Amino acid sequence: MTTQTTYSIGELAREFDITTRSIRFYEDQGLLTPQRQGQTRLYTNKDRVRLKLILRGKRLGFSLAETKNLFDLYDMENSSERQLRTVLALIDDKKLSLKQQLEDIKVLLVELSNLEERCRDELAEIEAQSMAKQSSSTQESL
Amino acid sequence: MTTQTTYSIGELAREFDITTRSIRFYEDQGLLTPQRQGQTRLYTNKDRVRLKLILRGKRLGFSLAETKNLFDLYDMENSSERQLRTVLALIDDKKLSLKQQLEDIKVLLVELSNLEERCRDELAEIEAQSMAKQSSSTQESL
DNA sequence: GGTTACCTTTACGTTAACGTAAACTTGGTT
DNA sequence: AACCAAGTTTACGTTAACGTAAAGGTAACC
Repeated sequence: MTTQTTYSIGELAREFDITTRSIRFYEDQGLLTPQRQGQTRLYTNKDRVRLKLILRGKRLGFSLAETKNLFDLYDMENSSERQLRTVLALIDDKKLSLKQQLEDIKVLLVELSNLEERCRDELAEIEAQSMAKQSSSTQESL
Repeated sequence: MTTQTTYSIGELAREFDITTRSIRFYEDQGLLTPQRQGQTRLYTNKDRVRLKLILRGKRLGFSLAETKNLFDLYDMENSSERQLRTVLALIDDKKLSLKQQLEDIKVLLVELSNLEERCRDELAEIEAQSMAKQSSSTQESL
């Protein structure tokens, strides 16, 4: 039972917290191709997934062109040997740069954790000082 | 023995394969603050590391403003309690979105590997066909 | 029948991150 | 002295990814 619902442009915009303008722009750039009900765009589940993928791409710092590229790779059916080989090369490229990104992120996460600890230490120190002050003032008041 | 060399703008540009224009632009945006030898900019090792970090940020899809933000966090010395707490909150935010990115990338890597396999399968099939043709034509010629 | 809520197309505006060109200085070389 | 390579500032141009405004169509509700 495939969920057979269909979505309006406004529904998708609300769900993903983007503007309808953006969605139409993605269509303009060839990343989406919704059907029409008269004038009105009708989005299927497949379209919705595509949109989700577009946004994931953005989170990863992909340009729309790059994402479209990946889509095109995925959609390839009629593929000659030459095409297949270039696709494989492209995939390898992407995988390499993604692995680089993965390493970059891991490093950054460690760095941020270190920074976090430094901050916590400083905070602890400040609080220790204010505690000391408070206790001394308490003493004075006694 | 800290490497005590200093770099010209051109050297750095060549090393990181960017233009001098970009480096000056990063300075304009407050991400670099090289010293001057008269008019000429002089970059220390620290500057070089910063530049490296800027480029890493770009690979991760950070805007220059975001990267500058991280720099500012790191440079904080004179920090009140309130400041420290907001910094900790910001760090947590970043860490969260980075973890999200990490997941995104892992998923994409799997998807690409799947796609790769599909391609290899198709390629194998094509080659099998061409082999078959060749052997049949060989038979004909016999 | 008028208003409201969405939808449409068209088109000009905007921001980030540089590219590119012009005009000038400066240090070293022939 | 002349010249070249590399540096400088100033400023206008460019691309991606939308924002925003104008002008209009349609379906439902009061």
